[in-house]
Amino acid sequence: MARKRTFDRDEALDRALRAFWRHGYEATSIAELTSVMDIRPPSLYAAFGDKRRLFEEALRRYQESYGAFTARALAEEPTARQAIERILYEAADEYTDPDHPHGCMIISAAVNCGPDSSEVEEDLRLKREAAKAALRERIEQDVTAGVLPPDTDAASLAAYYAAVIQGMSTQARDGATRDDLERTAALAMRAWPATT
Amino acid sequence: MARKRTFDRDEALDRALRAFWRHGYEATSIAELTSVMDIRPPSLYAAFGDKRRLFEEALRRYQESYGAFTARALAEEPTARQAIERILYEAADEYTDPDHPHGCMIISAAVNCGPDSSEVEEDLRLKREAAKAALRERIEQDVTAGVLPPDTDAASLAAYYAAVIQGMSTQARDGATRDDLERTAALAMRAWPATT
DNA sequence: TCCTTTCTGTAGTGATCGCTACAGAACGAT
DNA sequence: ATCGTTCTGTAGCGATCACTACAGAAAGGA
Repeated sequence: MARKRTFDRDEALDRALRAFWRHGYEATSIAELTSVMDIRPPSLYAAFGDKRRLFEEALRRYQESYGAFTARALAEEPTARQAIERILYEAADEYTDPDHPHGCMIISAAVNCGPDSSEVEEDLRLKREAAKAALRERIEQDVTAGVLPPDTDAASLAAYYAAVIQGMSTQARDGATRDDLERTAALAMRAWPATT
Repeated sequence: MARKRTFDRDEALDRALRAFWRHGYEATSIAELTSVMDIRPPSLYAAFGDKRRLFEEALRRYQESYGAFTARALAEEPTARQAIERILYEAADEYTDPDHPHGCMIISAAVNCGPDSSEVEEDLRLKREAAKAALRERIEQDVTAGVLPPDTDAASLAAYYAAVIQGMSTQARDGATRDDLERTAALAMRAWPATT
């Protein structure tokens, strides 16, 4: 019927993802995106809508790939403690992987926003809150099941580990190594409530 | 000799500081700055040089006022443990103070940067590294003095508390309350090495 | 009062922002 | 081969970016 697309849409999306991951939503210009995606602006707009929708799609892709390890650990590990410990150690590995930008995209892609991208800022904030809520719910499961003491403050414990993970992301962007973050993970696990 | 300045330079600097603190270096435009400072661009440039120098001066002011509590705690408290515990609790208070933007300016003002402000990004990164080094040195002091066991890993402990503080800053910007952060601070202190 | 000096507001500079009109190129269908 | 459709590259849209030329206003010294 008509002319076919001459670039790989998945490949282009992954390159846009990494640009947003590295520099954030607002600081990544269309010129930078078209450069790393190796396409011209009309192709970008035809394939992805606009900058905002490209970011949303990149973010969805991020959560389904690089950022999926947290949901996986929460679903697969038998206890909240093992799940969170695994999340911390996988974060140490993932956040410092030399094959892609450091840190977590959801934590760092929309920190410095002008009035035009406050919706993106809010969107990521809600995702961070959802991640924290997932930690809390997993902990509450174990409290209900008797794995953790009934007086366990699940919300505070979840907020604490969320903060540690966010701090690890910042440190990774500042140049911390995997070993550095693993030592932070080990120390963070010392706060886990005793179950004797 | 000549006409006098008609605005309060200190007041204008404080308003610029808060704008940079809230939105970050790059996302805060000259238009936004002149608006909150209630001056016109030529007055801004005459009084502060350019955007970059205004930011640097605002940052210096931040470190000497809102951000001075960490250095104060390290200098005044008798032990590293008491200093860090005080830092965590003062951060919980300071980062959620309704009288100014939430979180820490040094942690969050230059996260999303384009190529033109990579020097600002690096400048803040060095300040974060310096803060972490100050924690490590205070811990090492106590190791040398015998307050902490000789096998204490000062660098790891410092990195861990730096990460917690950075996480608390992110949580504060996401809407966490002072009580929320105090509970995180309490949990974080459970990682402190035993001294029995 | 007049002069000099510095500040102030208006009104722009060129560069870049996100985005798109337009025309030619490349495909499948006929 | 010709047509219709969709993609592609060039080139440029209005808006905003950081920044400034310029002229009038306001101060102190004569």
